Amino acid sequence: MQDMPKSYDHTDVETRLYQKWEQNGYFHAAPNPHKQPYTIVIPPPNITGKLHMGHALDETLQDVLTRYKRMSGYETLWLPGTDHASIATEVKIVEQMAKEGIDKRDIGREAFLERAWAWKKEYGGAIVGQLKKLGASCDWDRERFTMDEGCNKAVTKVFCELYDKGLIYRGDRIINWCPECKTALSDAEVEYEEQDTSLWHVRYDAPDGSYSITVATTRPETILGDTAVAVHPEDERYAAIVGKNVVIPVLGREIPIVADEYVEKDFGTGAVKITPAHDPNDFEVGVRCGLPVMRVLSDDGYINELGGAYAGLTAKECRKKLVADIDAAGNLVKVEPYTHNVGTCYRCHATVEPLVSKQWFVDMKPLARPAIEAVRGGRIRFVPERFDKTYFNWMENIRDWCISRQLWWGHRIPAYYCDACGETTVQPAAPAACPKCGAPVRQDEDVLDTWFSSGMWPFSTLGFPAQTEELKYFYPTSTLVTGYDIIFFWVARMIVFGLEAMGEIPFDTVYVHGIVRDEQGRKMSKSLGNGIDPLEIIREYGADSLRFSLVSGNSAGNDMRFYGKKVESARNFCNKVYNASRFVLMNLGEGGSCELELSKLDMADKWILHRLNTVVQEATHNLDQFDLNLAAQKIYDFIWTEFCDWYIELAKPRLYGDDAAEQAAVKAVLLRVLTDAMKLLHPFMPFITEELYLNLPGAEETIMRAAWPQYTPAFEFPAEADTMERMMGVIRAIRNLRAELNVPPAKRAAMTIVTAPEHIHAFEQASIYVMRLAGAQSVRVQANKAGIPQGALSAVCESAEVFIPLNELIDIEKERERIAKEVEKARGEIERAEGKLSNESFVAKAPEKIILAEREKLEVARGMLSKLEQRLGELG
RNA sequence: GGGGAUAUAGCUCAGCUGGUUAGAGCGCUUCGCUCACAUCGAAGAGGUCGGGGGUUCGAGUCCCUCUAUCCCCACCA
Repeated sequence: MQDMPKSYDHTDVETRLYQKWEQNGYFHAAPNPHKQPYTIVIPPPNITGKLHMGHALDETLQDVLTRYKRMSGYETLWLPGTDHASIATEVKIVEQMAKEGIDKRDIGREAFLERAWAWKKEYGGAIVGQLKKLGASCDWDRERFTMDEGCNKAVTKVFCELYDKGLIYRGDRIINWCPECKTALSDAEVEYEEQDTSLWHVRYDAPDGSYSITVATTRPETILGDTAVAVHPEDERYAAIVGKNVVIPVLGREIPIVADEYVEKDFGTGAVKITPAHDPNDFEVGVRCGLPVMRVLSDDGYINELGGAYAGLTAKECRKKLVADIDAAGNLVKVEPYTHNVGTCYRCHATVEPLVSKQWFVDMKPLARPAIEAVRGGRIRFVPERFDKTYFNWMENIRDWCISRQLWWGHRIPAYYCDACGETTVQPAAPAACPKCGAPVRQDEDVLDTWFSSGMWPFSTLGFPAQTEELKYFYPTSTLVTGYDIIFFWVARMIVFGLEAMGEIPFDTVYVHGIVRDEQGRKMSKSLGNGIDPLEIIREYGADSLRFSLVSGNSAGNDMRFYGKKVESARNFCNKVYNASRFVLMNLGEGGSCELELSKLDMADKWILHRLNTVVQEATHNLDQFDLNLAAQKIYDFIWTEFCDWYIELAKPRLYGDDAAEQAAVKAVLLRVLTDAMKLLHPFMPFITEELYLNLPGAEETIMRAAWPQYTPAFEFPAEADTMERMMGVIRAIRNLRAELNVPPAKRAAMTIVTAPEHIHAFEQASIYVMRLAGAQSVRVQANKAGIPQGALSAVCESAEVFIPLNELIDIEKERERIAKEVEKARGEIERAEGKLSNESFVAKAPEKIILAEREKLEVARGMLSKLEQRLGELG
C-alpha cells in the first residue's frame, strides 16, 4: 500500500482493466441464479467509425443500468447496435471505396457486398473497441447476430408476411428523392430547414388571349411538368373558365383549368399550377381530376428529355433560365422574397426533390393501431412519461412508409420479377424460375430502409425466425435506452414489428435521454466543427470521469451541455475516492480484514453506518425509478462529504490512539463503508471502483459480480446518528467562530460546552472529536456556565453554547458584528415559525408531524436567540 | 396550424408523490501545504425559484393566464 502514488492514474487502471475484462469475458452477461431476464437493447446509432458524444451518453446510461441490474442479481444481455445497417457506416465504406478508386457504378453488387462486409466488420470492431474503453459491456462476438446471418432472415420473413397480408405493396407514389444519395427517403428522413427563396408569380394565358390566370410557385422549374392549373370549385372569379385551357408560357403546351377543393380561395391568386409528378398534393389532385403525370426530373437531379430545350440542365440551372425566358416573354408578373421550408436529406442535407417513383411501401395504419394500444394500455412505458405524447402524435397521423432504397448497403428486397410474363414473386428464398411461366427471374435491385431492418433488432438479433433459446429467454426484453431524436425512426418501428412478428411487445420501458450540446448550447455537428471526441476526453480525464459527468447533474429527457469543467470535477472526485481508499488501505495494516462487531462501535461509527443504510436505500430506489442523476448525486455526496470530510476525520483520533479494540472497530467500519461505497459507485465509475475494490480485503473476483449493497437493519442507529449530527453542529459553530474572528489555526484552547443535561453524557464521549476537528486543547461539558472565564468567546449553535477562553484575541467590534448576524438569522427563523404556528388553520389541518417539527424549530431558535442576546449584552 | 419543453444563485443545472431556514458543480471572497488527497481542507458571500392570478393551513413543487426562448410534427402553391 505504501507504494500507492498520491494521485490517481486513470490511464494505467483503465487500460489494464479493460484488457483484463475482455480476456476474462467480463464484458458479457454474468450468470445468475435467479434467471430473471433483464435485457438492455442498444440502438444502431449513426456510427461513423468514430465514437461521438451521443454514443458516449447512450452507452453510459445503458451500462450504468446494466451494471446495476447485474449486481442486483439479474441476468443482463446487452446487444450491440453497432453492426447493423447503420447509414453512416455506409458513408464510411463509400469513403473507403473512393480511397481505393472504386466507383460503385462499376462494380457488381455481389462483389461490392463481399468487400463491404469485410470493411463493415473492421469499422464495427473499431467502434466496439472504443465502447469498451468507455467501460461499456457489449457482446460483440456474437457473430451470428450480425446482419448477414440472423437479421437477414428475420427481415425477409417479416417482409414476406406483411406482403402476404397486403400490408406491403409496390406502386407509383410521390416520394422524397435525394439527388445526392440517389435514393428514395421516407418522410421521417426528411429534415426541413427554412430557406430564403422567392415566390414567382407567372401568368398563364388563354390560347386566344381572351383570359388569363396567374399562379405563384416556389419551384418554377416544375412548370415543365405542369399538367393543369387548379382553382377552387366555388371560386366565382374563375367559374367561367374552368374546363378551358391555358398555355404554359414559353413552352406553349396547353393544359386544362380544373376545379379541386384542395385549392384555397383566399391564398394568393386562388389559382395553383398542378405538377402531379413533383408534389404530393398535386399528385392527389391529379388522381382526382384524371391528369397525366409528367416527370421532368431524372434521378440525379437533371431535367430529362421531357424538358425539351431545358433537358440536361440541373434543376437549379433550369430554374434560372426558365424564369428569364418567362420574363422575356412578358409572363412574369412579379417576384417576391419568400421564406420557405425546404426539405433536405437528413444524411447529406441536399435538397430533396419530391417526385413520383415506383417504390415499396408499408401500409402503416393497421400496424400502428396495436402499437398505440400497447403504450396507451401501459404495457410499454416511456421515461419520462411525456414522450408518449410525441409517440402518439406521430403514430396517430402516420402515413404509408416508403421502405425501398436505391443504396448499396442493406437488406435486399425479397421480390423477384419475371421479365417474360411480368409476374412478381415475393418469398424468402429466390425461386429457381418464374412460378407462372417458368422463365428466369431477377431480384429487385433495391434494398430496405435501414430502419425497417433496425425495427426488428429486439428479435432478429436473438435468432428469429428460428425459435432459439435466446429468443425464448430474452424476448420480450425489458429496457430500451435511446435519445428522443430516435423515437420515430426506431422505437416506434420496433414496437410495430415486435407486435406484428412476435405478437408481443419488444420491451416494457423506453428510457429517453436528450442530446449532448456544446458549451454554448449548440448541437454538436461536423459543419460547426464543435464536436468533442470522447476518446480524447477519456485520454485526458478518464472514462470514469466522462461517464460520471454525463450521468450527473441533468435529468432524463433533457438536453445537456458538455463542460470540460464538469469532467474535471468528476476527475477530482476520482482522485478523492482513490485517496480515501489509500487512506483506508494504509491504515488497515497487516492482517487486513476485520470483523464488524456491533457492540464495539462508537457514536461516529454508528452515524456513518446509519447514513450508509439511508444512502443504499435511496440510491437503489432512484436507480429503480431511472433517476440516475439523483442516485449519482447521493452517492457522490455520501462519499465526499460524509465519508471523506467527516468520518475519516472522526476516525483519526481513535485510529492513532492506543486502544487496540477501538482501532479494530474503526478499521472494520472504514472497510465496510468503503467497500459498499465502491459497489454503489461501480455502475457510474466502473474502472476505479473495480481497481480499488480488488485491493480491499475480502474482495471477490470482480466487483461486477459482487452483490449490490442491501439495507441492513442492524445499522439502524437513529439516536446515535442524531447526537453525532448535533456534535457536528457544535464543531461547525466553533470553526465558524474561529474563521470569522481570524483565530490562528494553531491556537488551541480549553473549551467548555454548555448543553442540556440529557446531552451531557453523549457530548462528553464525543469530546475527542471537538479536540481534533475544532482545535480544542481540552473539552469540558456541563449544564451551566460555572467556571467559565470572564469574556470568553462563545459560539452558539442549536444544541449547545461553546465557550472559548481566548480573551486576548477578542476584537469586540468584529465579535459584535458576527453575533448580530446570527441574531438576525435566529429572529428570521422565529418569525417564520411563529407565523405558521399562530395560524389556527395550520394547527388544525396540518399533520401532527409537521406541527411538532415547527414547534421544535421555534424552540431551538428561541434558545439560540436568548443566548445570543445575552452574549451581545455582555460585550457591552 | 397541432403537440411538447424550458424559464431556480454570476454560469451550467438538480430539486421524487406540495411541508428543509431552496441545493450541487464551476466561478467569487477569506484563511490554511496538520503525516489520504492542493485534482485538497475550513469558513463565507450570492436566489422575492420569469410576471400575474387561483387552489390549499401551506406551492419552486398543483391549476389558469401572460411573457420569453427552444424543440418536434404538419405545411398554402
